[in-house]
Amino acid sequence: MGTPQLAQQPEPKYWHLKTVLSAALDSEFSVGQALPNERALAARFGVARATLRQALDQLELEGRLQRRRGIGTTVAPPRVGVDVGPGALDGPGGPGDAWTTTGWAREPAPPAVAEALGLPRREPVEAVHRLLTSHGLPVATERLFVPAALLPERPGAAAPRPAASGEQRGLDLLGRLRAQGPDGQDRSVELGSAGAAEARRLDQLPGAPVLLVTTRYARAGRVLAVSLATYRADTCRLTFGGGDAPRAGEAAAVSVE
Amino acid sequence: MGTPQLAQQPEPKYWHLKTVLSAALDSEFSVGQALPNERALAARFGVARATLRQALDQLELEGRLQRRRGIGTTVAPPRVGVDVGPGALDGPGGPGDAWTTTGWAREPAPPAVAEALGLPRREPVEAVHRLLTSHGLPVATERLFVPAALLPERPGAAAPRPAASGEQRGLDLLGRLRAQGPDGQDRSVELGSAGAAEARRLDQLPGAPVLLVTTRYARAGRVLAVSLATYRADTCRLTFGGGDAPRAGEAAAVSVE
DNA sequence: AAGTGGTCTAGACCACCTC
DNA sequence: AGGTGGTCTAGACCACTTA
Repeated sequence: MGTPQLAQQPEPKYWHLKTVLSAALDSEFSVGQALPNERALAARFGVARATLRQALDQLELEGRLQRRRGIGTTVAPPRVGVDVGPGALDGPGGPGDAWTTTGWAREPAPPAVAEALGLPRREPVEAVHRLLTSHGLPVATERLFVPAALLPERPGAAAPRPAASGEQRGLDLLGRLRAQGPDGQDRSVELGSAGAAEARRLDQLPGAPVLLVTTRYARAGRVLAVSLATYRADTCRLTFGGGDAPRAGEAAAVSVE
Repeated sequence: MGTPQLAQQPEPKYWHLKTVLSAALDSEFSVGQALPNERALAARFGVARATLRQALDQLELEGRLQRRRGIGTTVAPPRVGVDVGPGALDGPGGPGDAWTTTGWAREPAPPAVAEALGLPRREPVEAVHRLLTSHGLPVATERLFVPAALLPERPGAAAPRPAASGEQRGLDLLGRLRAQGPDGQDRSVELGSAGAAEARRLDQLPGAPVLLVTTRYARAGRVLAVSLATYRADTCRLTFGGGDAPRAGEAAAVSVE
């Protein structure tokens, strides 16, 4: 008799569950539709609730589901493409777009930022806070670290009065940075998790997965500002170079196989 | 008497644990050092193992820890910066770099790829498989969908014989694509989870978080090829535009606060 | 054989939302 | 009040590695 099939190690239950649910989402559910609650689903599949949740966690990570406490689980819409091309300094007063300046603060620079700017670590520095919304929902927050000392005041513009709001101060700094006309940008993207403050601003739970985009604005080899942007990983797809980048299609591409 | 402090809802245990562990990693551990095992840690902090694991899961997601079954948990080195700039077609025979062509196959195009290439969905198409390693470890896999029909054979080069290996066929297709000199690229990045095949090639477990990079190569408005690349999210930081993009520093930037 | 992390269970309670 | 997802427990067994 031939060599018997190598005893295939059993697929984890949650993995199989995920596959089954994924197929069901494609064929039997439409965007926005609610799934049965977790206890019902677990019972239907004959597994513990924790095991079912492991499968749902994966599907949520892939952007296929949306879960809200007290509400339920629904089928998520396709991820929204967000351009992080060369125009990232856009905003009210700038060309383009939907970034909103929400405030201003002097706060200690994170180590990487301090290093890039050539400052002592944890040196207090001006930070402009911005929020990006898409279709009315928040998708990203940004802290733009921009040392005022590096930016001359704009001759034509009135400096904000001491009593000016954070928004006004932020807009002033942003304008001064734009006036410098940065000529170089470095960007990097990595996976992170939302802190308490970011989670609140992005309307999600602390610890939720986010895409961390670090951008360095330079002019003539001198780093003028560093931006730390936090994009919701569940709802966002970052696009570079052109607004019509391809969509990584339904299940097939998001869960790579 | 004044309004009493609003009863602060208790921080989840796993969240507090994560904070404590994170601080300990910074101050008392060095890269590569092993942590106590999960049962010991759970006992030390007086929580159930599942709760401890929730904290470790987060730290692993942020690239601070590395866990290997049967081995233990160690402090992860800083993420490696991987350039995904305009030179992504590099590889043996091309300028630059470390992509290795591992094979070739005719496989059905994922929906998004078929659409971008203007083909019927699930149409079989040539796919070149490549692997990117850094310091000897695999960090990314790629499937480059490149319909042979769109690419003329190179006059000077010998076409691979029918019996040629997958590698040879892949290299031939890659050469023909390079010879076309694509002049446009669209890229997008999103979060995904590794399928069984990718996980095997990347030496991680199925379901591990990955960064999905979709690139469209075009010439004169015509899409010639589409690449689906899968980067390990735990060990990689994607960099764009210049090889010396800033590092999102230690804890502070990866776990945004 | 012994030790590690990965999976799974059957409960419990909590925070949040709607009715 | 009743429903939802989020947290937590105290176990058990499994897969993998090393010795």
